[in-house]
Parts: sequence; C-alpha cells; structure tokens
Amino acid sequence: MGPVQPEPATSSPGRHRTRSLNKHQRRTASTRRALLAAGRRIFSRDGFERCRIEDIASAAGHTRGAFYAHFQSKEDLFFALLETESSKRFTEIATALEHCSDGQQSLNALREYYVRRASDRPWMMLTLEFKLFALRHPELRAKLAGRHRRIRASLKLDVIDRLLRAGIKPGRESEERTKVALEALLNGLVLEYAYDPERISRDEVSALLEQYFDLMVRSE
Amino acid sequence: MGPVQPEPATSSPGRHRTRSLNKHQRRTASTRRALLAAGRRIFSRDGFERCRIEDIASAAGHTRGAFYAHFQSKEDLFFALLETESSKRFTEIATALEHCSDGQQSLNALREYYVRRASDRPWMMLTLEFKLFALRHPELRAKLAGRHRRIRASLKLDVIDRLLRAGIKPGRESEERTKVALEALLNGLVLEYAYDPERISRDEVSALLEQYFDLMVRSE
Amino acid sequence: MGPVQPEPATSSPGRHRTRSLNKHQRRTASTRRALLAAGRRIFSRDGFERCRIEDIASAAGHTRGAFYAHFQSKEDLFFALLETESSKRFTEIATALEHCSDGQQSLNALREYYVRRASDRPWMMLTLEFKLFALRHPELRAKLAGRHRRIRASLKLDVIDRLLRAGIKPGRESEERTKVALEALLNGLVLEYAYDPERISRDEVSALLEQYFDLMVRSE
Amino acid sequence: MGPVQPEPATSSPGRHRTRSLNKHQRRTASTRRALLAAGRRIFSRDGFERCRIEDIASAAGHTRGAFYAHFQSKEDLFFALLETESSKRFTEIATALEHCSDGQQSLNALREYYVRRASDRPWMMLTLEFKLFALRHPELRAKLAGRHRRIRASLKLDVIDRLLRAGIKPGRESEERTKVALEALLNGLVLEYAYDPERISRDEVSALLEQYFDLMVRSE
DNA sequence: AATGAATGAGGATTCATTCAT
DNA sequence: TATGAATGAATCCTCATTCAT
Repeated sequence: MGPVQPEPATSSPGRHRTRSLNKHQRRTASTRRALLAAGRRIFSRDGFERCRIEDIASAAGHTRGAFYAHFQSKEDLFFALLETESSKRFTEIATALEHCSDGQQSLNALREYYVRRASDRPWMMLTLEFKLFALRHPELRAKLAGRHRRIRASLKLDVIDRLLRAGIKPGRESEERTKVALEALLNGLVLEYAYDPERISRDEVSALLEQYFDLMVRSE
Repeated sequence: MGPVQPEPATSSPGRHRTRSLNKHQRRTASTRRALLAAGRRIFSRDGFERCRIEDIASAAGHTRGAFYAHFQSKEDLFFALLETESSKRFTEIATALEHCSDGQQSLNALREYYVRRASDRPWMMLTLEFKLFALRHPELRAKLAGRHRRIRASLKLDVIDRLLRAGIKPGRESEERTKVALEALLNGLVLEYAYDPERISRDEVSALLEQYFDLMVRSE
Repeated sequence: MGPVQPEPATSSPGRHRTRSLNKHQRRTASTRRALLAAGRRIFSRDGFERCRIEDIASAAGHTRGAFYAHFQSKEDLFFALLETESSKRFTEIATALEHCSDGQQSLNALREYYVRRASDRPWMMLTLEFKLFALRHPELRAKLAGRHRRIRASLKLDVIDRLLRAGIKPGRESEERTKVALEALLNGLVLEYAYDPERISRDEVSALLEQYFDLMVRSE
Repeated sequence: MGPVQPEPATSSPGRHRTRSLNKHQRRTASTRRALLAAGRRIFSRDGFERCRIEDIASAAGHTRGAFYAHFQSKEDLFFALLETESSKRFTEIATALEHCSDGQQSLNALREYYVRRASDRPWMMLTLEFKLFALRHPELRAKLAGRHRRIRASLKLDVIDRLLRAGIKPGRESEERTKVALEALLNGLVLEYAYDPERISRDEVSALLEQYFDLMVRSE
C-alpha cells in the first residue's frame, strides 16, 4: 500500500496511462471503503445471518456486482472488517498512548479510551457479532482467532500490557484476565443500553465502566 | 384396551374418554416440552436466524409437522421459550430465597445463584439471543419488553429489590442499575468464556463475578 | 338404501343391539349429510384446489377424522357431491314435471325451474367447479363424465327431451344443443352476477334467462 | 467487444453503455414477455391455484429465480396478465373498428370479433380465471375491478357503446346489459365446448353466438 | 365413528452467487 | 470495475392423509 505511491511525473508518454490508472485505483479504493463502511453499518444493525449482500451494496451506493468485485463472499467482507476495523481501533489507542509522557497519563488515556468505546455502538455490536459468529461456526473459530492474534501482533500493543501490569494491583489480577473482564462488562453494558435505553442511561454506563476500570486497574 | 382396566365397575364410557384424552394430552404436553427443550438447545447453539426449524423438530425426535402443530412459527417458539424459561429461572431464585431466614443468608443465596448462572450456558446464550433479536426486530421490541415485564410482574421479585436495597452501599447505586450491571458482566463473561475458554477459566469467571457482586451489593 | 329399513322389532334379545345400531347409523348418516352440505358450501366458496378439508370438517361441526371416516379423499367428497346434488336437482325437475297435466304447463314449469336455478349460487358455482375440475384433471374427465351420464340415466329425464322436442322450433335446434346453450348462458350470467352484482341485477339476469329460454324453446 | 463497432468515431464510452444497456434491456423485456406468455398458457391450463410457479418459469425456458426477478408473486404475474392481455384485446377491437367506414360495417366487425373470441381458449379460460379469482379472494375484488375499469378507461371504448346503442333495439336493452349477456354466453359456451367437445361442435358454438349477437344487438 | 397429533410431500419465496455485458 | 438478470440451493410453511387412541 505504502510503496505504491507514484513518483510525480517522469515519463511523459506513460503519464496519461498512469494517471488514468490512479484514477481507477482511487475510484476502486473508494468503492471498497464504501463497501466496508456499509458492511460495518449493516452487519451491526442486522447481524451476519440476517443482513443481505444487496443491502450492504446499496447502502454503499452500488450493486451486488460491485460487492463481488471486491469481496469473495459475505464471509470475506466480514473478515475484512475484522481486520480493518480492529486495526483502526488498535491504532487509535496506540496513537493516544504515544502522546503520553508518563505512566499515569497513559493510564488515564487508556481509561478514557475504554469508556468512550461504549459510544461506538456499531463497532461494539460488530465485536459481539464476531464472537457470536465464531461460536456458531466452530470450523472458522480457529481462523478468526488467528486473524485476531495476527492483528494484535502486528501492532505493538504490549504497551498496554506493560501499562496494565504497572497499574493493576500486584499479584491479584493477570493482565489478560483484566482485559477480558473489562471487555466483558463493556460488551454487556452496551448491549443492555441498546436493548432498553430507559433502563440505564448513557451516563450510568460511563460511570459503571469508570468504576470497574478503577477497580480492576488502579493500583490502589 | 378395555381389559387393562382393573376395576370394571367404574369404567364408564365417560371415564374411558377422560383417560384417552389424558393420554392424548400427556403425549401433547410431552411433545411440546421436547420441542421447547430442543428449541432452547438449538437456538442457543445456532442463533435465531441460523437455526432451522427442521433441526429443532428432529432434535425433539419429531418432524416439522409436529413443530407446526404446537407453534405458529419459529418466532412463536422463541417467545414461548422466553416465557417458560424466564419463569423457570425466576421461580428458582424465588424458591431459593424463600428458604432463607435472614437478610444475610438471602444475600448469600443470591450471590451464589448469580455466580452459578454462568454455568448454564444455553440459557445465557438464549438470553443474549433475546436481546439481539429485539435489537434487530425493532417492531417486536415492545412486544418482547412487554412480555418480559409481565413475567417479572407475575413473580413477586420485589424480594430481590428489597434485598438489594438492604445490601447495596447506601446512596451509591440504584437497585436497577445494580441489576443491569451484574447482568451485563455475567453476559459478557459467559460470552468471552464461550468464545475462547483458554483465555479465561471457569474459575476466573466465578471469581470475577463474586468480586463484582460484592463490589455492587455488599454494604461493606 | 331402500331395503335396509328394519322390520320393526321381532327378536327381543337382538333388539337393543339393533336399536343401538340404528342410533349409530342415524348419527352416522347425519354426519355424512353435514359433511356433504359443508362440502357443497366450502367447495363453491373456495374452489376445489383452494379449500381445505379442515374447513369442510369444521363447517360440518366435526374434525378431520370424521371426514376421513366418511370419505376417502377430497376428491371422493367432490364426486359424492356430484352424485347427490345432481340427483337432487334432477329429482326436483322430475317432480315438478310430474305435477303438470299438459305440455304447455310442463314447458312453463321447466322455464320457471330454469330461471330459478340462477338463485342457487352454491350449486351453480359447484357445477362450474365440476367442469373446471374435469378440464384440469384430464385423467379424471372420463370418470366424471361417466358419473354424470349414469346419474342422468338413472333418472328418466327423457321427459325433458320430449318436452324440448315438442317446444323447440322445428328443424332448427337439437335438444342437446338447446340444453347446452341454456346451461351456458345460465352459468355465464350467474358468474357475472357473482363477480359484479352492480353491473347487472338479479332481475335482469332473470329477464335475460326468460328471453333466451323463449328464443330457444318456445315453438312460436 | 470494441472492434465490432464499424464506426469508431461515434463509439464514445457513453454510447457503449447505452448499447450495452439496450442489450440488457432487450433480454429483460424478452424474458418478461416469455414469462407472461407462459403464465397465460399455464394459468389457463391449470388454473391459478393449481399451477406452480416452477411450471410457468420452465415453460418460459427459465428458472424460478427469473420469475421472481420479474414478478413479486404468482398473484403479481396474474394481475400483470390481466393488464397486458386485456389491453391487447381491447386494442384489437379498437383497431378493427377504426378500419370501418360506417356503422353497419362496424357492427359486422364487432359481431365477427365476438364470435372469433370463442376460438381463443387460453384467453377465455384466463378471463374465467380472473372472475373466479375475484370471487374467491373478496379482499382483492376491488383491486381487480379497479384495474379492469382503468384498463377500459385508458382505451376509448365508448365507440363500442355508441355502436351498441345504435344497434340495439330501442328501449329494450341497455348497452351494459347487452355486453354482460354476450360475455356470459361466450364464457359459458367456451367452457361447455372445452368440457365436452362431443356434445357441441365449434360450428354450433359459432352459430349460437351469432344468433345471440343478432338477438341482442341488431336493430330489427 | 370420531379425535387430533403427527407425518411428509409439495410449493412459495429468499438470497448468495455466477455470468454475460 | 460495475451492472443486474438469472440460477438454484436452502428454508419456511401448508395441508392432505395416516394413525394411535
């Protein structure tokens, strides 16, 4: 993706062709992006089984044909979303943490990021969807888990681990356990809030998440 | 058929009919029960959209026809499950609490019940399924919520509310908020455990639940 | 049917059994009658293909089981209806004609009967249904036609032929052609009236039938 | 694809798209036509209830999927047939009448057209089918009648009314009544002929229709 | 004879996917 | 690359018929 960037205009005759290709490429990439965005929205709204490819395509302003020009199958888009969207999130955290000078600041940034994730309902629902998908397609569980692992590995997220290790009460919680627990409450609360917003408010969700983060992470 | 009767004096035609009906009824009830049990299993395994009626029927040892003799549609069975299974759970708690003599005992029973629920994966997955269903069928959300409310109302569960009110740290948490939060973590952890049992163990799940229960409920 | 009538009470011990059987028979016959009546109504309302056996049974105040105790299949009831209802009609005409002393009176009776048939919509629709059935089940057409023929033969309807022969304009129309034409207009008008009663009134239907009868039959 | 073009100057990309669309459109239209033709044939042969969509599709040389790409349901095709076929007939008459110079000629054309309609059995059976459908689906009767009315209105058929008014015996018959009666006999005779061609011949049908037309329409 | 639960074949419809353009 | 018609497998649901009672 990176090295494909063109060196600005050298060969005059090839130039037109190159530009035109770039235009094509740009259009292609934009279609793909649109499909991914639509997939994110429709998958999270309707769920993997229920959503129709036609709906995704038309939400992206295209037709089924465009979909199949970019993705092999419904599943393929689903996995592509896992990849791109997961990367996006992880990059977000990494970027946020890079701007912090000390551990305390980092921990605060992490806490804030954690709480704010609850507001991205589409992504939360999609996350849920990935897990449900894995549960219901045992034969693909390994594949899904593998991708997940690869994504994490490709982004040096050990920063978080180190942070957590620094933050968590010594000897009481493993980082993994902490992450799972936080993830679990986040998932659960978002679902409850989506299910019945009158039963619990957005602010209450935030407060509960903060409280739990502090319980699980803060040293004291 | 006739000579099977030990007391010939009372075998009036009316009685015969009654017995025969009972046999019918017994068979009917047993089939319905089998279908509900199968539905519980298959729904929680495959999800509402993905599961096929045929699978439910044959898991119950019957054919599609039998299914339709008892339920109008997949959705109908789904709602019937919400009803019967929810009732079953609530009755369980109520029964457990009735056997307690004081508040402390009751609180312990509640805590134990809460943690144990994590082991009933089918029911937990089904619960998740109900919520997802409501999210994805907005037109049926009201119906679902209404049923849920009616079920709760029909079982005097204010005991729990009173208990929680007694247990929770004064002024910090409402009972409703407490219940939602506990439900959320339970749902989330069960899902994570189901998704990847190697990432977190059953004991860790229990420990996290106990810890959170104590955080949310115990007065001090 | 005729010789089945019991000789009134001779053998004392058998008597009870005979009576009881008669009761049974009477009830049986009554169920059968009810099913035939219901079949007539439902077939003419919904058509052969569309109507459900359950609807017929419940219209007769019974369940599917009773239906199958009396008829082999849907088709069987249909043919039974052809038989009983056709006989009923033919008997009606025959009876009406028997009470006439001369040809003119008979012709008038016939004319009146013809016009009045338009009011028996169920029977007219059923007649249509028989014809459509034959058209759509070529393999059963012969069977249907055969039954029809046998029914006619069993009732000396040559009276009508003789009458028509006397009435119709000499040398212009065969009796068969006359009968077909009259039947055709009757069927067609009843259908039109049923389809859109605002387009043509019941009185207009009668008037058209009378007019056509006179055209086709009256000598002068 | 490109070099097939004889005139390279005009083959702009826009044009290519237009041609390509036309080919698509042509194929689409042809499939639709084939389905309508097949529907006409199969509906009239088997009836609305009895016929299977698969039979219609394969009679058109396609599969079920193609059917659903063009029509929403069996009913949808049925209504489309009502529309296209009715229009076709009405256009036929209108065209025939346009070529007539005086009233007498027009009346003869009308008479001839009326009698000839009896030979188009598929259309006659379909007409019957529409009426039966309306009778058996009361909730759709208004819709059907509405369509029928709209079709008639869209084709200035008052010519016929004027004609009939000129032809019919003064004061005796309304045009509407005349049309209904003629339609009724036509329907009825076609059905009888289809039911048992040995009972009445095609020539006899024609003769009866001519005779009735003259009775109902001719001034004298 | 009558009930009604259960069967299972049949048919409508949906939708992921292919393919000609 | 993108379109959209067409395919055909998959699945819901209906209903004639059977069968234990």
